[in-house]
Amino acid sequence: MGRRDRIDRDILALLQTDASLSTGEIADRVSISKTACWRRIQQLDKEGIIQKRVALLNAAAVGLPLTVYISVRTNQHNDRWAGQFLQTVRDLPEVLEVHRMSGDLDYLIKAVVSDMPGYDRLYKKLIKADLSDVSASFVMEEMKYTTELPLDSF
Amino acid sequence: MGRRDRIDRDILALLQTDASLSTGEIADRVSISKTACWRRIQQLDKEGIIQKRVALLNAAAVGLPLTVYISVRTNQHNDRWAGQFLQTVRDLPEVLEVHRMSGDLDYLIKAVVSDMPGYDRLYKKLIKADLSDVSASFVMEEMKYTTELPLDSF
DNA sequence: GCCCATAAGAAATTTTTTTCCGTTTTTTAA
DNA sequence: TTAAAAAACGGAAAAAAATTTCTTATGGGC
Repeated sequence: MGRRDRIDRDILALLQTDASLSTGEIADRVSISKTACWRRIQQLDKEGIIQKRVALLNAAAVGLPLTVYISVRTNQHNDRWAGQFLQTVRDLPEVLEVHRMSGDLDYLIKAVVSDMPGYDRLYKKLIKADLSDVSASFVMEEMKYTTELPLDSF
Repeated sequence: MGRRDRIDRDILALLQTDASLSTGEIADRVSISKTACWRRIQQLDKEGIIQKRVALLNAAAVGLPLTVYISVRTNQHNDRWAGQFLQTVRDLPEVLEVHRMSGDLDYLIKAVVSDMPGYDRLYKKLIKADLSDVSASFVMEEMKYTTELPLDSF
């Protein structure tokens, strides 16, 4: 089934950069036939190695020029509270990522907002979930952003 | 040119969730003709509102199950150092994001690695760039991850 | 009402995706 | 090492989708 050879790696590398490439285009670049290439991509989809194909939008162009990281600490460590918190952040569309962390902070949240009043509205929605310590750091400059994973270990 | 109406917003919302949808499929869902839909998507591409279409891979499945956030502080605040640092992180494929931050830390880096030895290898590469303070927090659990931006302000 | 500009839809064309089928390569086990 | 089985390949053809072109509608200003 899963071969995990150089060709699959090259296909994934290409799709990570540009998911709008046609099968024929990819086939040419990895030097196999269109059909073989199509079958490999199908397989990678089926196995869940390719999770999804998405369009990445320009955040500033859609009115969300401000990115903020929110560190969260809590003293509530029970399941009930955790479930509530999870539900809250999942339902907030401006919250893009939530990670439970090791170390001194409990959760790290990434969110996008239009401006400071926009952050304040988000903040108010968040603190309803009973957080003991919330501190925001704003992104001044996005120096690198990619969704491409390195495929050396693949 | 740029209309920014409900239909464009709906098209973008769909493409953010699934960029493999055919133009016809999208056209049906937003209740316009295939051609009109195609032209709108072209325009959104041309305007750069759609930045790119990418395949998102399963990090664990490609051998990168560990995500780490690295906080960086420096006392070097000159252009020469900054350029060097930028070059370093851009060239490291395991570094997915680098943000210059407000507040007490200077930079926040997101990276993916295979395991702790993998992190250590990255750490060693990073400290070569003369950073005064590097501290890592590891992601225990990814509670939410999406690239979908909310389109209310659009 | 008429003309122009703009946007929509229909149809034609081109490209891509998918299926079919015989062949080649790789793997497994004797 | 070799033969059988399994997996992967490549080319051609069919089906579907994307793209272009052409025509028709729609709305605003005069």
